[in-house]
Formats: sequence, structure tokens, C-alpha cells
Amino acid sequence: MKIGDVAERTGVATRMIRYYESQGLLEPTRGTNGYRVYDEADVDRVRRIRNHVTAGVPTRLIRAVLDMEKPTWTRECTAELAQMLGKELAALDERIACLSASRETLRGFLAGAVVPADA
Amino acid sequence: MKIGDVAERTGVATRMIRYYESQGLLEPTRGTNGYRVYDEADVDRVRRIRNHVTAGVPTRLIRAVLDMEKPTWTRECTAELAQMLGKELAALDERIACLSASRETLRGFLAGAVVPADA
DNA sequence: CTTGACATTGACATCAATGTCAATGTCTAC
DNA sequence: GTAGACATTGACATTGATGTCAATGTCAAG
Repeated sequence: MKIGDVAERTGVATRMIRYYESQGLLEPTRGTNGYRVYDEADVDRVRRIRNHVTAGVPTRLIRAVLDMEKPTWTRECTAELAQMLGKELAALDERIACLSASRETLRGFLAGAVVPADA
Repeated sequence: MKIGDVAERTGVATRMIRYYESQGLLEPTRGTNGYRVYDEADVDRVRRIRNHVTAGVPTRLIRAVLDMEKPTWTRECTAELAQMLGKELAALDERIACLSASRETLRGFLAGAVVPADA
């Protein structure tokens, strides 16, 4: 699958897909012509990356999480990394809670909003 | 309460507090000397703003949500705004789901991580 | 009153995420 | 093989969120 296909299926601009690759978040193979070649898993990966980036998760952490999900992941890490991840986890929890609260506000609002006669 | 106090209590730089104000997210009163004056509610507000910004929520939406919570909110909005908010709500849900998934990955990892003998 | 801590505004710098454009190569279809 | 669609890399511009600095005013303590 070529980059354009991935872009179409994920709604993420090719520009960004290449950017994520430059950030170490994707590692597509290359065809004999030099074109990037993606598989189904990459499509999923791109969607997840997009969501995380949009959610303000730093690329370092995104990469760490994605790497962890690789079957080759050794479950090993330095104490520093563990601590850093622990902090991120706490921050993530707080963020999720905060976003959830806003979602409720928004949902409640949309449920009861008064839209004046169409302009 | 002065800006420095708010900064200290929230961990948000004074620079950012002023920035949020410039974005319409805060409206501190002013002392006779021209200093910004904040109250307890502002401290809370700043914390929430920070969380949202960190979570990638656009300031426009943050302002909308915060405004909605004001008792003076009229529950009125244009159809466009309602639609925009609906979209944002969906995006928010997706983000929350995605972050939650990552949180689980992270939590699971930290629970089973092998930290090699301290370096 | 002077000094030091803190406030103000405003300008400039940076960084990440993104858009856009250009010059060029590749592929598909006619 | 030629045209048009799509790919490549790389450069440049922009925007939002920040840091930082400068020039200046305010305030509290000695």
C-alpha cells in the first residue's frame, strides 16, 4: 500500500505521515522504486499516532507505548524510564479525567442547547 | 491574589497565565495599581485550562466549555456552533478512548516491567 | 529613601505540528 | 511515448504554545 492510500484511509495528510516517520513513529519498507510501502498494521498505527498527537501526548511517549506493544518488546527498561512513564501515566489519568468532565459539560450543553430560529 | 501566587499554586508560569488571558480564557480584575487580581476560582480555572491545553484541546473550545459553565450562560448558540461542538465532542470521545487505551498499555507495562539491576 | 522582589507590557526567539511549493522521478493508461 | 496522477526530498512559511529579555512601575522591609 502506498502513502496516498494510507492518507486516504486515515484522513492524515501524506505530509504528516512522512513527518511521523521522521519522528521515528513509523518504519515503512521501501519498494524497488523508493516508494514507501505500508501494510494494514500501519494504517492502524497511523490512526493511533494521530489520536495521541492530537491529544498532546509527546512523541517520545507515543513511541515508547507503540514499542511496548511490539511482540519483541523485552519488558525491560531503565529505572529512569519507568519513573518517567509513571509520571506520564499520572498525567494521562489527570488529562483523561479533565477531558471527561469537559465532555460531560459539552454533552449536557448539546442536549439542552437552544438554537435560535435558523439564521 | 496576585499572578505570582497563582503561578506557584498551579505550577503554571506567569507567562502562560497572561497568555491564557490574552486568549480570552481568564478575566482577572485589576487592582488600583494595575496588577492582576485573582480569586480561588481562578486558580481552579487555570488548572483546568492547563489540563485541556496539554490535552490538545483548542483554546476556542476551552473557552466555549468554560463559558458554558458560567451561571449567566444563556444556553443559546448558533447552529454552526452547535455543529462545531458536536464534532469536537466526537473528537473528544475518540481522544479519551485512545488515551485510555494507552494508559492501560502503560499501566500493564509498569506492572510487569523488568527493571534491570540498578545502573 | 533605597533596595529587592514582583508586576506590567511588549518584543523577540524557539519548538512542534503543519501547510505549501518546487524540482524531479515513477507509474498507469491511452 | 506522452500525459496525468502520484511519489520523492527539501526548503520555506505559518501558527500556537512557550521561554526569555528589556524597560519600567509598585510595594514591602529595613
